[in-house]
Amino acid sequence: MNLKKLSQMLNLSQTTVSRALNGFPEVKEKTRIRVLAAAAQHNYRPSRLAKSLATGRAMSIGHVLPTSKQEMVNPIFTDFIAGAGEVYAKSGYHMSLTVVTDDNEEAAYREMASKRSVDGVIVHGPRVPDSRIELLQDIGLPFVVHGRAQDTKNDYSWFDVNNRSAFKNATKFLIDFGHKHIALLNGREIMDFASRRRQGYEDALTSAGLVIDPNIMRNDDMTEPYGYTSTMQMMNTPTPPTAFLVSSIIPALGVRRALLDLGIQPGKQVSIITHDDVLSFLKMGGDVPLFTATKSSVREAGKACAEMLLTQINNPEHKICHELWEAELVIGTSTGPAPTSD
Amino acid sequence: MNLKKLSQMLNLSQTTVSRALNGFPEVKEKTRIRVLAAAAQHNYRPSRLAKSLATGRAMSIGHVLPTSKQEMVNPIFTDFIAGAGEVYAKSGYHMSLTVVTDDNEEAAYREMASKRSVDGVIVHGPRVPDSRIELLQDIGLPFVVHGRAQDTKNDYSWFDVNNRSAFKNATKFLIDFGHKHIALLNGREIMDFASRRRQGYEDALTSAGLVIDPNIMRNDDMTEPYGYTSTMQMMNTPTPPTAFLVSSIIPALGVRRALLDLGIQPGKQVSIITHDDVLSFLKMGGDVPLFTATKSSVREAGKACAEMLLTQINNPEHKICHELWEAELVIGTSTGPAPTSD
DNA sequence: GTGTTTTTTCAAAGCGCTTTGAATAAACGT
DNA sequence: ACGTTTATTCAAAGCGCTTTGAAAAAACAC
Repeated sequence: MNLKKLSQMLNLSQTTVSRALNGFPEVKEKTRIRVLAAAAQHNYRPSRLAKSLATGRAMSIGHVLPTSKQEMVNPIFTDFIAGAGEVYAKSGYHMSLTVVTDDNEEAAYREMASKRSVDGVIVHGPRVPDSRIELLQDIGLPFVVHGRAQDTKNDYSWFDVNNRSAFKNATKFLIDFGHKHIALLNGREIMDFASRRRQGYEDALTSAGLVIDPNIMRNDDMTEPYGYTSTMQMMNTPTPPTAFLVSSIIPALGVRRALLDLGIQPGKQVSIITHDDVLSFLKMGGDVPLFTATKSSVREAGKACAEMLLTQINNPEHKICHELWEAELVIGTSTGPAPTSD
Repeated sequence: MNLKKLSQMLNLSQTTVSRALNGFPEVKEKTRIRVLAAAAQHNYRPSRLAKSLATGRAMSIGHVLPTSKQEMVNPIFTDFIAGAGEVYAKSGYHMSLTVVTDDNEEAAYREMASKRSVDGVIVHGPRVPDSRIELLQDIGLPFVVHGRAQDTKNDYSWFDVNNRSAFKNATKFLIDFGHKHIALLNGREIMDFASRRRQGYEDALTSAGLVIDPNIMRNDDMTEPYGYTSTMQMMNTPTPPTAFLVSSIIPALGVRRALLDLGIQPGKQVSIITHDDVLSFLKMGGDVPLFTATKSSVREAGKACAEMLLTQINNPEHKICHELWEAELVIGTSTGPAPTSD
């Protein structure tokens, strides 16, 4: 069923039918009802392609999912997309996903722009300097960054969690508990969020007059074995850390596993704080959470990013805007005072 | 830049330029080169919308991501999509993602079909009877099911892992180790895969003359706490299970945590076997894997499904086809003989 | 050099919708 | 009743591409 046939059946022009369906005021109420009924009866829905071509709006938002060299796919992605997708669905937008290897990402954006297949994009996982931002500005494709980049030439819209303050607070929390030797298991530091988290960690150490010890600082893809192996290595040194600050629950599970393997109860001799993206399949623990964590829902972040982008697209005079959420430090069972002996 | 302008610049008709770009034979080699050069120089790429409208092929595959009532998003999804997306990218297809709550899923398919925005869809997470299959057949939208449904009226294309044999073998493996009291922590049994896994589990018990005990069989969303809580409850009974058969690594981590909390070393007194979807962020353990597992990469499954669907779309006379992969039972450190005492 | 075949190019229609500018019908004022 | 608004409807152009059927150009045959 298409518009032509439908309007013929109704003995109306395509113009009128189209207007009736799209809620224009200059159509008689009686005919609108007649049109709506016929459309429903024949299960008519305008072709998205034709509509988009005619209006110039693709009604579609692009997401590029990069897989790192290790073929690792960020598990954050699912929840983020669930949040964003919810917003798109409400507003009649579609989500278009492109999977690329790291080196093809720019090409993917260029293609989206020149093929005019999307009205805007969300930039995931910004790196410390990130060429994608300037690229998108050059080609004039509206975008919102989930996270931030550093040293960009021009301003741009972003949504971010205050990673620096979150990790500063977490570190301070450990220091107040008497910990002096705090390990950092960070994400890959090419990633902006990881770099900021390290800064927060260092801020707190410095403020407290503690030394920054590269031997107990790591950064890598956030897998479970990464947490396990790093912990095993660090614990097997003359002066092992008494606390671990971890960038995600997944490696934190590895840290926990390593400690248990070593006969150490997390929260007693050794503490763990992790960042918690509140992934739906990892909601840990019952009344008292398993891990003390800096919490911030990535699903909510997805919603927020999507909303920012849509308002930006629909109000072209809309200014660039920023949103910074604070993470919440939630106390669980994985933290406690540092052991007093030395 | 569009085709009209480009052809004017070249003093050629749109027909010729279009044909030159799409590799048609009836264009002189010299002009083709000239056209290709100009297109590259002006960064011209045909509008996806216009092209699709003209050809009637959306060049896009739809995926519907349902979030269950608990707002749980299946973490499998990311890896599956990474695999499928790789195939789409190679073939010039796009992936269109729609996020829906369970009850809106049928509407989503209907809309995709009537708006003609996709050429086909992948059906995720089939339920035991699954109305989506008949629906898609009715509306004539090509599709491939990742998994299978039961009791469908007509045949359809699917890709599946042999869940039944995988869980039968795993159970048999435990029985051969002397385990008689094997708990099953399954996914939600509305899901077809979970139902088949239970059958495999029961097959093996029955063959061995063991009793099927509903008290040690659970099914639910596969979260970490689900594994933890279930284990705690079951271990706290007069005759606790000596082995756990789990449907995913995530609850298996919960099982492991519970056992450790109880002072039990997995693989010694109590064994664990889990299904492992080989999620990229959960590659567990080093040389010897942490969990004995029935392994089957969901990323590879994504590739396979995508390929099946594309060949189906591009050869309309192509028959319905099925693909069944066997999972591999990989021995890790979480299994051992059942304790001899009783 | 003329007729025929082959190669190369083109104008125009069509994909299914929106939207402009004009026409028709209905309602109003006096 | 007749001119003037106002409310409805319409024909046609356009979005950017592909593709059909015809024309022009080149190559060939004799």
